[in-house]
Amino acid sequence: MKTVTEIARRFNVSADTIRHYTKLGLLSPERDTNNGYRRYGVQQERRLRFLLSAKRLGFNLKDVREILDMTMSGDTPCPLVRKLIDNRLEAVQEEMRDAHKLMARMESATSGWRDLPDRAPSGESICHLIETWDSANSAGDHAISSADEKDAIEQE
Amino acid sequence: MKTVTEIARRFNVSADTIRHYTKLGLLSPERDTNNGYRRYGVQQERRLRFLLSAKRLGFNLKDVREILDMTMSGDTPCPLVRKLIDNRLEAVQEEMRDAHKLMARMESATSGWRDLPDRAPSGESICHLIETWDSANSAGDHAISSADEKDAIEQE
DNA sequence: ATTGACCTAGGTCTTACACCTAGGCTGTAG
DNA sequence: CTACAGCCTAGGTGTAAGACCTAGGTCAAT
Repeated sequence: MKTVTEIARRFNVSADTIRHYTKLGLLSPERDTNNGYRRYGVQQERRLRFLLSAKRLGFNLKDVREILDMTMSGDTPCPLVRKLIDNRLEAVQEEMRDAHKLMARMESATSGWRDLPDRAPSGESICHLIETWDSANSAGDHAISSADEKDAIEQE
Repeated sequence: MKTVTEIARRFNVSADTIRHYTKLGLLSPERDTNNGYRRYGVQQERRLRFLLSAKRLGFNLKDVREILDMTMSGDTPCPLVRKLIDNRLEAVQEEMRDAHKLMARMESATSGWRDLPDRAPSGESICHLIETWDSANSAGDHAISSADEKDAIEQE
């Protein structure tokens, strides 16, 4: 039966993390009747080990809770697990695609900036590097149609 | 002079986003003296355009605020911008590496699971898929040394 | 006068914890 | 016996970038 800090150290996470999981109901330690300390036994260690493995596989705490709930009600969580990981995988793939596009934008910007001087701001310009990249690169973005743009100019 | 919804539509963001940026001080609209409505002029449109471009380059709102602050005090923000984007680029690259590793784990898990049956939980096991992957794949992880493990077994 | 579309300020919710406060417990060394 | 280190508790705040909701005021057209 371990205290918070003991189980935390064993699994190489912070005591706050353990308290957090406990507060969420993902761990249910017993309590020391003398002083109210949380006491984690083998069952709880198993749960924690499971939880951390699931996290390493991309499940979030809500997923873990669902899985744990199914298990507690005696059903097999495996179909759920297969479904969840497929969803997570797609999400991660999309994140990767987005991150990849972002990197491409960042790299094209910085390489284009290498030859540009630093310039002081003016009433017209906040940072010419970014604004130059903007008009060069995402021209017509911001969902501004040319018709809208004309309206805007007329307005002022 | 546009209202919140008008400028939001033009830039294809939500009115809440505009209010959010305004609350953070990244936009400073005038106010309609009759009803207190926010009124965004050309300067503010420029700021917003800049802000959205910066976001597309991976800057976060705190970065944007720093850049804007420098510009407002008349200094050139360009060196800051170059530094910030380098930092962001490194961060994004690390995220990509992490996401890549995660994907590899997920794919190895799912492919290994294809031939495994679903199994009902037991007192020993929560989800055998995840636990099988765990002991196969991250054996000795959780920072558990075998000595610790022995202690743990002795304890109960 | 009503209706629909807009506006305001302020609050809560999301993720997965980290950090802090104020106070109580425990074991050991002097 | 006491001081001290190191542990524990509950509860609160902060993080990023908004989304969503509430309760109530405004505006234009019908």
